Amino acid sequence: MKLGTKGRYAVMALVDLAYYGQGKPLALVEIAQRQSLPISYLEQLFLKLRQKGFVASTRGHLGGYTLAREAETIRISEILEAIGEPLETTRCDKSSSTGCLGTNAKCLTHALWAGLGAQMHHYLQGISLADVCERRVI
Amino acid sequence: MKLGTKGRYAVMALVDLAYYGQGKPLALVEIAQRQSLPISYLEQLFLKLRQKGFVASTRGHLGGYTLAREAETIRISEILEAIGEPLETTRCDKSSSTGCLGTNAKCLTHALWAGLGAQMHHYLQGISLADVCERRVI
DNA sequence: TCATACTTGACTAATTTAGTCGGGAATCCT
DNA sequence: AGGATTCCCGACTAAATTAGTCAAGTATGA
Ligand code: FES
Ligand code: FES
Repeated sequence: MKLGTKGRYAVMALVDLAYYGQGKPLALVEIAQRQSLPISYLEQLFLKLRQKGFVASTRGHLGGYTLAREAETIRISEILEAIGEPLETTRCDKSSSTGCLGTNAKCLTHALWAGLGAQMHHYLQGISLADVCERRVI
Repeated sequence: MKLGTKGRYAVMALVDLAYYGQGKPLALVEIAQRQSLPISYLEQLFLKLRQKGFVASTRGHLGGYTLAREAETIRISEILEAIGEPLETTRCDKSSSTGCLGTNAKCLTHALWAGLGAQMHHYLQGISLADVCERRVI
């Protein structure tokens, strides 16, 4: 049960963008250097973030990314979902609604893991990008 | 961020043991069949669970495993830790106390992930094996 | 003594993660 | 116009992790 770099990098980069990018676009290289993240990996992440409407891009010289939404309205849970870092605590096949094995009955521990997932989601939904920037975290 | 089979299997097996094993030892094969888990994998897990004092074993004919502690006192978080399914939400090097990169300062998102980890741990520590058996979960 | 069941370490296939690489397209500055 | 800069995008890959299997051994009870 560990958090992957994908999710961590995405949040770090967006926090950096919210913190240092005051209106003007920030180049990815700048963010990557400041947070010491691999640039070409970040490109992948920002592609998705743009497609989902979290950031806007301007190309060419002096281009870069800007936040497309207010930092106060962006929930951490949204970022993780957008980037493809799902909070999978159960192993049910959600599409076919079959439990973690064969039958469509839920296993003995299903409620436990579902509860854990709900807990995590609730926590991450209660925290906005702005909260992280201003260090208003627990 | 997903829960591995190791942790899920371990808890499922222990719940089964607490639920069906009334004092008498249960053979691993029986548990494995009932929960449809791979036997040889479970063996590995129960090795650790025995070494950490969660279960006791009796060998030979009619042997098997019994709970070595009361189900009310066994916290889910303990099981996960014993089995080697750590709740790693941060990526700090805990031994050298360096942050997720180079410096020994914490990154901007450290408090966020640490908070998430604390939240999860708190939830899983508040639930005992007996709670899961009797479906007293949220 | 034989079947049953735990004990243990070594080994492996498949999956996922964490990236890299290369070429392209838009934009601005001079 | 031309070049520098920056985003855009897909394909590819090395390393790590997961999720097991397998085989050989040991203790116990009927
Ligand atoms: S985790 Fe959902 S049925 Fe087992
Ligand atoms: S996660 Fe601890 S310093 Fe970045």
